[in-house]
Amino acid sequence: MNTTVKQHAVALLRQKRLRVTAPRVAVIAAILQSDSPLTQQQIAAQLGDQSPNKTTIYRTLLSLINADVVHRAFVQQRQWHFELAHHCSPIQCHPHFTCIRCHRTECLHDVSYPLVDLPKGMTMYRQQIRIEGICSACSA
Amino acid sequence: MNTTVKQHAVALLRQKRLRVTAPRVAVIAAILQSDSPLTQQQIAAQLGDQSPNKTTIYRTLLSLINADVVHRAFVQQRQWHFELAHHCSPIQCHPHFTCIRCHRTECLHDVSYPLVDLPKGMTMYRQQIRIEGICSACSA
DNA sequence: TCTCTATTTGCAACTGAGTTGCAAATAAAG
DNA sequence: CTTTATTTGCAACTCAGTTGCAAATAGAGA
Ligand SMILES: [Zn+2]
Ligand SMILES: [Zn+2]
Ligand SMILES: [Zn+2]
Ligand SMILES: [Zn+2]
Repeated sequence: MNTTVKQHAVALLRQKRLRVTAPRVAVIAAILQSDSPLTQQQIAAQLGDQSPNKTTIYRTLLSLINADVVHRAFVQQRQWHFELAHHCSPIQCHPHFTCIRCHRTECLHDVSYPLVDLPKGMTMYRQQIRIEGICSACSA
Repeated sequence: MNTTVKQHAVALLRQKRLRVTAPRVAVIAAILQSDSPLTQQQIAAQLGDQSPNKTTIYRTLLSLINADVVHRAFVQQRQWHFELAHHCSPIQCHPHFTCIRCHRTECLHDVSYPLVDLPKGMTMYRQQIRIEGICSACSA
């Protein structure tokens, strides 16, 4: 495990006044090192033998969501996907693209995506976009 | 149960060369009568005593999805929501708005929303949008 | 209308992501 | 070093959706 990433994780926890524990540092490090949203299973797999219990992973992710460090991405029906919240505005998260062949998900940080113009009376808290298709690697 | 709706359901099944059975007619009728996407539970609740077994409901919905009569709307993480597919283009489904207070979901058939401009090389099959917020009834 | 068969149904058991309760471990304040 | 509130791990649970299989049946053909 990369030392700098660990330090970054510890700093994040301190900043948010959360207790610095080994499981939390590991979970944050896994998320920091990924460029796409991860499920609990993927986090555990990445951490290997040293992975915390799945309950602990879920509870850690919940603390991080409450602290606005992490959020849940809108990717798949069955499993939650977690990623850093810092790229997104409070109401709009970047779109996610999932390839139906290789099943990989990519964050579309750089595409433009206007907010839907809601009917009168509704207030938007959050807008999420997901796209299914074939990625460039699988098109070849 | 409304006779006209039943006739409509039977006609749909005939048109798609699917066997006309009581469970299928009932499930389609429930969806035809709803203006928002329904879960298996909501379909069963609407049909009451005469509701088919939940396995049958899921299998019926699957047949209808394969026949392009119904599709799954991505509304909530936990449960599938099913609705008529006829309002949507093959690649873009209308957005869904879910109120975080009353937990009701509305279809936004009439708002406009452009397709995300995908990076070169990716091919779009389907784009879905979900919005969380406060509905007009709950804003009052 | 009757017969036959491929399709559909209902049930019970299963799967798998996520949650809960609780006792043991521990971060960090003093 | 002590103390205590917080966090962890485990096992048991929940609940949406799926699977296998025997019984029921739609509808084609006689
Ligand atoms: Zn791919
Ligand atoms: Zn993302
Ligand atoms: Zn509401
Ligand atoms: Zn809809």
